[in-house]
This record gives sequence, structure tokens and C-alpha cells, in this order.
Amino acid sequence: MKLNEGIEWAIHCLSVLAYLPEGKALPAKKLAGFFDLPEHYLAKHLQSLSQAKLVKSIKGPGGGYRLSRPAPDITVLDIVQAIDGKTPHFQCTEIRRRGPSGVPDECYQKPCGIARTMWRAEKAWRDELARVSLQDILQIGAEETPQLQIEKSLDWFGQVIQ
Amino acid sequence: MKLNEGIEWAIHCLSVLAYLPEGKALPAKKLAGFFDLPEHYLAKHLQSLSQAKLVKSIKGPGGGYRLSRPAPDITVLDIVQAIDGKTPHFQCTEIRRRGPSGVPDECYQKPCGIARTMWRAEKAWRDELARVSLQDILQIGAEETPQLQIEKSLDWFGQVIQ
DNA sequence: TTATATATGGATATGTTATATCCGTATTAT
DNA sequence: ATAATACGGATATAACATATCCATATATAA
Ligand code: SF4
Ligand code: SF4
Repeated sequence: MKLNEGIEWAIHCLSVLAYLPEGKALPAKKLAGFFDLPEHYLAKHLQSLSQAKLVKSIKGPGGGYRLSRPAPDITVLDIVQAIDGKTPHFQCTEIRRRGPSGVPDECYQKPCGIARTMWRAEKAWRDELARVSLQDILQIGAEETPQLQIEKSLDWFGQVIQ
Repeated sequence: MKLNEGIEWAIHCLSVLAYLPEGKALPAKKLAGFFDLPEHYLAKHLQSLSQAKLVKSIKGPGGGYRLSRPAPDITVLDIVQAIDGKTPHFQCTEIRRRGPSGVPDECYQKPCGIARTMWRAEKAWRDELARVSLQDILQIGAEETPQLQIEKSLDWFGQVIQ
């Protein structure tokens, strides 16, 4: 099992958008350029973020994307679920009902202990992701990003925002 | 993202093996029959369980599989990792190093806050799975499995074990 | 008004992983 | 010896992730 690669992209992109000056927006093309990502595919993910209301999209020249709410109000879980959906990772195929020991469907009133165990673990995963906000990510980044990269990023910002 | 379907199969199969009388073994073919699963593919998963030392395999007539240690000493995490591997679900592709703001590799000393967040959540998931043993699963099953299914399973056991 | 820049959604192509089968070999009980 | 079983490698198929392309809608600015 592998998590959608777009999650990494999305968190990075939102981190960049968080530094946008008031009233500005960044188009998909420029975000793709910043991380050297495939433009059209990234655009798909940005559309997911837009549908999930994490970013606001603005069409037309000068348009693009910007955060739809402040970084402290966006959790990593929000981002992950925007990209990867909310379908549980463990999907029971009800094999207990099959084979020689199966009994009619109405005998199975609720999900079994196996499914509940798997789902409880997923909840622990989600809870942990919900505990971290985009603001937290930015904070860590501010402390740990190499100085040179910060400068280069600022340069880039200056060039793409007019 | 979807978890390997074999996880569900494996937990069920180990649950059945837990009820084997001392000294007996169940071959892949019969396990597949019990759950109406594709025999050869299930065999692959059983081989994974064997490599992970969760079951002991016995070749030849009368052979098959049985638990390699008592049910309380097998966790759901053991089973999940035997089937799905131990590779982290979140795999960083280091996009921070790419594009116009990237700096030389030696500037990045440790995984960033994003990766650490994702991995911490995975650890919470694993911890939760490690908290549940196969014995716990059996216990829940004993309480919740429909009576009719228990009887049919016992019938089946009687027929396949000589 | 026109041209341009952007997002959106659908269609499609490609690559990768999961699912499933098959076969030859090794091992062991009878 | 024969039959039953596990094992590993090879292969086929299906599902999904990744990536591209295009037609359309919308907004900006000249
Ligand atoms: S016993 Fe649980 S995991 Fe197994 S088929 Fe039923 S609901 Fe699914
Ligand atoms: S910043 Fe973190 S998630 Fe992003 S590429 Fe680097 S290590 Fe990976």
C-alpha cells in the first residue's frame, strides 16, 4: 500500500500559498514550476483541494489559487482527505459469509471485530493527522529549512508576483 | 489508497488455524475452500505468513499450516505487516529539493516536518494494531459469531480433519 | 469588443501495483 | 513408488495511479 503522491505535493503547495501576499493568487502553472511537477496532473490535485474548500480558485488573468482559510484552520488530515478521499483503507469483503460456514446475510448484524480493529487503527491515524495544522508545518519549516532555500524561495516569489 | 485484501484473508485464516487440534495442520486448499477464496493466490499469502514466522508449514500428505505460536502472541500488526510489508505508506519524493528553490542535497539533514507528521500518524496506526492480538479477535468472534455459523464451522472441521 | 490567462471537467493514454493462475521442484507421509 | 503438500518463479489479467490533452467557461485587461 502506498499513499497518493499528490499528498506530498498538496502539503507543499499549500505551504507556498500560505506565504502569498493578501489579495494575490498563484496559478497551477507557477506552482508546478516551483516544485518541478507535471503541470496538468498537479492541476487535478489543486482542483481536489478546491472542491474540498481548502483553497479558493480565481479564474482569468491574475487568477490562480489561494488559501480559503488561515493556515491554523487547515489540518494535515483535511489535506490528506481532500487528495485521497475519505474511503476507509480497510475494506471488508465479507468473506465470513462465503464458503461452507456462511449463513444468511441477516445473521450478520454489525461489522466484526476484525473490521472494527482495522477501523479503530485508521481512526488513530486520522486523529494524529488532525492534530497537526498547516500552521504547524509552516512553523517547523521556518525553523528547519536551509537559509539558502528560504532566500531562493523569496527571490522566486518576487519574480512571479507582480 | 486501499489496503491489501489479503489482510482480511490472513486474519480469517489464522483464526481458523487457532482452532486446530494439537498436532494437526490445514493445507492451503482446504483453507481456500472454507472461505471460497482463490486457492493459488491464498497460497501466496500463506507463504508470506510462513516467511514472517506466524505459521509453520508442513510439507507432504497430512501437512499444511498451523500457528507457529499461541494466539495471544500474534498481533494484528504482525499479520498486517506479514502481508503488506513494512514499507511506510507515505513515501517522500523529496520535491523540496527540486525546482528553482532547491539547494544541494547536503543541506537537508533530516526528514522534514511533513514526512515526520505522516510517519507519526502511521506509528499511531501500527500501535493500535499491535494492541490487538489474534486471541482478542477470537474472543470477539466467540461472542459475536452467529450460533448457526459456529455449528457449520464445527461440522466442516470434523469433515476435513481426520 | 477582443485577446489572453486561467480553472474545470471529461476523455484518454501510460505506467505500476494488486490480483490471480500456472508450472516445475522439493519434501514428506504412506 | 506414489500422492499430497509447500515453495518459488514466471506469467497473465485487472485495477488503480499517474500523466496528458482538449473543449469549455470565466474573468481580466487592452
Ligand atoms: S469477519 Fe469482519 S473482516 Fe471478515 S468478512 Fe466479516 S466483517 Fe469482514
Ligand atoms: S519537505 Fe518533507 S515531504 Fe517534502 S519533499 Fe522534503 S522530506 Fe519530502
